[in-house]
Amino acid sequence: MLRLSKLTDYAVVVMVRLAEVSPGSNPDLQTSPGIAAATGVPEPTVAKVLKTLAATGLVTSQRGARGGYRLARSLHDISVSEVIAAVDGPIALVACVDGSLIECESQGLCPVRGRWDPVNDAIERALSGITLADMREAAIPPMFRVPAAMQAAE
Amino acid sequence: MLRLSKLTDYAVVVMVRLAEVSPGSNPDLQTSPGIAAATGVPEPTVAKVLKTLAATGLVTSQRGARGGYRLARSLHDISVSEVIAAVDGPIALVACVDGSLIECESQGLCPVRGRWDPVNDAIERALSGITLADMREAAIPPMFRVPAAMQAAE
DNA sequence: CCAATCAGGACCCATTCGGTCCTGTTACCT
DNA sequence: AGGTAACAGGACCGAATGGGTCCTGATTGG
Repeated sequence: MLRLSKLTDYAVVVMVRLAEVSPGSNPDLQTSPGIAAATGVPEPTVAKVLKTLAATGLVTSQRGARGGYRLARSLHDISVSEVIAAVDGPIALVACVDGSLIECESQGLCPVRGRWDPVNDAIERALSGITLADMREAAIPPMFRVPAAMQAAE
Repeated sequence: MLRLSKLTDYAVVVMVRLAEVSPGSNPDLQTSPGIAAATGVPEPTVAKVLKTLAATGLVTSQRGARGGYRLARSLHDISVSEVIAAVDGPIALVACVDGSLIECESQGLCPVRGRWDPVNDAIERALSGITLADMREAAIPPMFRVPAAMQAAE
């Protein structure tokens, strides 16, 4: 596998959307229902993702009426590894990593003890080098970019 | 998350063990029960992992009595990405990768369409550069290296 | 004061994974 | 030649995890 969760995928979608401030709106705030309509992702799921992202500081929130979310930083300054860590927890490929020494039942004879560390580091390094801005640029022929209004009608 | 399965972990353990031919044994073949005893991994699980590895060609098998498994290549020539791909399937972080064009329900408006490709590539590259030999060297203070005989008694 | 919006849970269902077992098939050895 | 030891390749089940929904507060603007 090595597949990450759909939530992370959604997080990227939502954050890229957050970067596209809808023209004509006074503040750069966007609400959960609005983003849901624009991206096609179910509203409760969007709300869940945004709450998680807000908790980790990748987006900032404004409560109350006329509230909403905005990006804490530019897309260029947010790496994929940060998003993954925020949504899916720390990047650790196996349960038995250096941090969690506790409870490795076969203590004395576990032959992988810490061996995955270089792998984790390599992945962390690779992911840190890719920003959300890179992902926005990548692929997606313009023909697929549907205006928000049309998406909302879907 | 981004955590890979325990099976992959076991696969590494088993393959590293395969590289350590037990001294005094005529051939370099090792049986499932033997490896299970040496590593502490349950025997059925070892057998399952070895069958998978044999199916993908990372290890070769000798059937019949006095049969067993041996590494197809040296640890230095087997990358982590190969092991992961063998046990957990192809490395793809999201369902929506370039290969599987089929069934992306929100066809026209999916805004991530193919965006994860650079991320996948980066991870693939990072993992290809790490061999099982690297993982064997990494970490594991000698004090944790328990002789096979003692492990079998566990 | 009311309405809109975020905050932070609890909760349920589907899927997947880890793990075991069973039935062949092959090859060695007596 | 037959028995035995080992791999091959499934089916199968239980547990854990993740995806997704919903509900009840807290906060702020009108």
